[in-house]
Amino acid sequence: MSFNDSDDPRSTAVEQLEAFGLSAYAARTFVALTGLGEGTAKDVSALAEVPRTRVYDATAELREHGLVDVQQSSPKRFTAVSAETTGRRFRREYTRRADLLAEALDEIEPVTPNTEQRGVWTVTGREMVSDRVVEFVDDASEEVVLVTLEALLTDDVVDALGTAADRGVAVRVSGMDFSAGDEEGGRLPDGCGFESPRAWSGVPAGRLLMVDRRRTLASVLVDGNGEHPPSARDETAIWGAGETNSLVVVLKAMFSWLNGDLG
Amino acid sequence: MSFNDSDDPRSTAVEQLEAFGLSAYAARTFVALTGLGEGTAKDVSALAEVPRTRVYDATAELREHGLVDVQQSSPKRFTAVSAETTGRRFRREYTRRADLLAEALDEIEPVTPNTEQRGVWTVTGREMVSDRVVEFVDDASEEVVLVTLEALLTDDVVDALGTAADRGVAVRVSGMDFSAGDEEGGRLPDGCGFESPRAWSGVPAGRLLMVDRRRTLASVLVDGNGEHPPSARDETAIWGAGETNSLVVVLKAMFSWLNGDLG
DNA sequence: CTTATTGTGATTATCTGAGTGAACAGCTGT
DNA sequence: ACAGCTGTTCACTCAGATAATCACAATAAG
Repeated sequence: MSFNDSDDPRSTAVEQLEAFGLSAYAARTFVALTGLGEGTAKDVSALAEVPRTRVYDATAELREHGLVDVQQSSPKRFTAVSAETTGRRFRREYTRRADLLAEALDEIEPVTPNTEQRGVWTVTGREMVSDRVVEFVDDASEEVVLVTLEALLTDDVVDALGTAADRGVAVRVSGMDFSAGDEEGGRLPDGCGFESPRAWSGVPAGRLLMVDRRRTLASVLVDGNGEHPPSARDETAIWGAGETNSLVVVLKAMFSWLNGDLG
Repeated sequence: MSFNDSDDPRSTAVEQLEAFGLSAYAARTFVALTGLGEGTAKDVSALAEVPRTRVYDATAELREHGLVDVQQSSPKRFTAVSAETTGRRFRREYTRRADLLAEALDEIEPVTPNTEQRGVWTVTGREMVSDRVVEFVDDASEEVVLVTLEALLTDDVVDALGTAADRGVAVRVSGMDFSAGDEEGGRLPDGCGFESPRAWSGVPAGRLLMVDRRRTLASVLVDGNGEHPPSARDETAIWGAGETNSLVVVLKAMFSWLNGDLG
């Protein structure tokens, strides 16, 4: 009868609504009302397979979120707001939450004057690695050296490099697999030096990053086998911080050897 | 010892993290790690009041979200990403969710050619009412007439009025309490006719909206007594759609009487 | 080698929410 | 007015998830 398949719009809608904190009944009720446009508890119960007697709770919950309007008649009639309004509501609410969270965490964060660290940290997942790259580049005060595959140079990273360059940081980017070697210069913001691939051909594909010679990151792409999310779990990185950190020392040496002028 | 008060940054952070779908342990673990910068399971357990043996699960959960990095040593050491990165991650994830949701709902939405409706719908909450106003104005094809308190003319509403005017809709806005009567002209986008308050002085304060003479909304501000959220639950609106809808008929008449030229 | 500490897994307790049914109120048609 | 029906609310059970505790294996330090 009704597909519970993955790409069914109703399933995805329910899934996302539940992610936004709604109960299962409320989510199913809402998609049913969206399909009906307007209906009674009975209608909803039939279409959403929600017990009729709980439709009232579900609609009350939805009303609190401003997603459903009620007609005070007998039988009560319910209607769902438009798709655009729903999207706008949740977008607004959750960006506000994210701002609140970042603000609160900022107050908690201790003053960490680039602590010297002994060990090496690990990250997995392409997005997660990109986040670390952005975070470290945002912290840069003097110098950024980045060697990366073209495919990993996402907008986030490019933006971070741009703002770093704007505040006077010496930014140098080099590609591992840029075919022409210079066509990528256009994607980089002003102030970012770009260098054609030199000796990087033999280096395992991924990224290499060095920030202020005190913080380094190295990543490789791996086959996404054996991981549940079919994609995006396909990059593994290690990073370290501090002048004497072993990874920092090694990567500093690598950059020096392969790119003589970095001393 | 530790405040569980409302405006404690740690409490708000935990609260928001849980809203983003993290378990209580994961949320507390994350704020503890943010405060520590770096620490072992023991450290976290002491500070976050999470059983030590559960810190490993909590950090695993956080790692899946890309919020924590792990040092593969014994004892394992954990570190939390920066506040900015955290905010960015969740902002991105949940705006994507909102987009997905809106898209899925859009596919479900039936072709509702401005159905004729008999009843009158109710909405409460200032934001919710604003959402309806925006929704209806976005639907306008010919004419929008809005009478509103100045305080209720939020950016959302102004934007909606602007885009409506841009696509050729005749937009007319009038104020109930604008002191000078014309100083608000600047806030309104081009193409929106603004009229000084005329006979609106006696009308209960709130908003009146008429779209294409087929859909109307009326709201009043009420004291937020007896409602749990101390504010924002302070506006109550009713709306209706359809040429013969009683509320539409009444408000059409009101607009005509009070503003002769709308016949 | 011994001991304290760390990591992993299994186990139990608690709680929220899904699902069900009974009781009450209100409308409708005779 | 009455009876039957529909609509609404409330109270209860059950299941799944999460929190919390414990027992044991692995590791590091002395």
